[in-house]
Amino acid sequence: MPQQAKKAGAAKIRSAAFRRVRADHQSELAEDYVELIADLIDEKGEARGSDVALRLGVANATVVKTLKRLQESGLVTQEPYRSIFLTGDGWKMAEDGRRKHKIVEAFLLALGVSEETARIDSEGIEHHVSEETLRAMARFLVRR
Amino acid sequence: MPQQAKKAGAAKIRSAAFRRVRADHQSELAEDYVELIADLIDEKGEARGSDVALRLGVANATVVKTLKRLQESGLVTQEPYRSIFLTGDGWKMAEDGRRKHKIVEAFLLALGVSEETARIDSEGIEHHVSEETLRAMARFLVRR
DNA sequence: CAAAAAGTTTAGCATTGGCTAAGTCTATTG
DNA sequence: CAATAGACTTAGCCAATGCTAAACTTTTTG
Repeated sequence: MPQQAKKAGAAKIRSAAFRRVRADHQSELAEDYVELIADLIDEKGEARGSDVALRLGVANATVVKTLKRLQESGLVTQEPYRSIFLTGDGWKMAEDGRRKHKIVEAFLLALGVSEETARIDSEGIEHHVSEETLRAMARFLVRR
Repeated sequence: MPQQAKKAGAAKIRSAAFRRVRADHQSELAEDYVELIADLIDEKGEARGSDVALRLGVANATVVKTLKRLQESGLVTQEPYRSIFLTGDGWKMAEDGRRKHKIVEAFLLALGVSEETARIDSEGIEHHVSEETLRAMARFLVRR
């Protein structure tokens, strides 16, 4: 194997991790939105655009634009000036996000960090943990 | 306290986590770049744009554009057609990234995940762990 | 039930981060 | 030392995600 090819091969393997992180970022926003919408529906019976904007800390117009994309991706349905609904796929994604979120947050608490830090860090981490790591965290929760 | 204000206050607290995640994303790319550049300098004596592109898995042109921004932010210095250098701030950021990366990766390994998963997940997680969580991870590594 | 308030959408702009294609510079090598 | 190969840059495109200001609906209320 020529030196050149070996070098390229090793770099390709490394770049996979970065590619994965970039891909995660794309789904991250969608997951945050559907998870939040699911929470709002469960808490208050409906999800309004302005509640989403308030909780995410972005402008209303940003929510409108993003929801349009999520609608095209088949995650939510919405009619002008009405509240937001999740599709089957949307619920599936929301449930999955909640599941991950719960495990990560409980794990961080078990590790001994404060409630506030667990809440904040789990929000960032949940989109970057593989199923394998989630299993390891769940195992730790049971056995500790 | 009126109901309205209480609601807004609670939402504001929650939105802080999302704001933080968005802010992290901004610095994330910069951290990845400087960390990689530092690694290249240490490994091969210099960091070339094409090596950065290869390892990150992006096009050369993307690297050029990003480096221009990093130069404006005072993290790297570069002259056309020459290799890339880190400023003092750049080195500081790189060292900090490496430190976090090492802790997170070692922690995941200690938790029992595979080497490959530890490598991939730590790449995504390192930008979202607070100092408090890092301390908890370091404690776990010592005491386990 | 008309006017005002609150909520939602549209329009238009900026930045980031990705790409390809084409051009330019540097280094190697015949 | 000229030609070529490789590295780098420029130009120009696109999509995503944010914003403000203005317009439009819906809801509330006097």
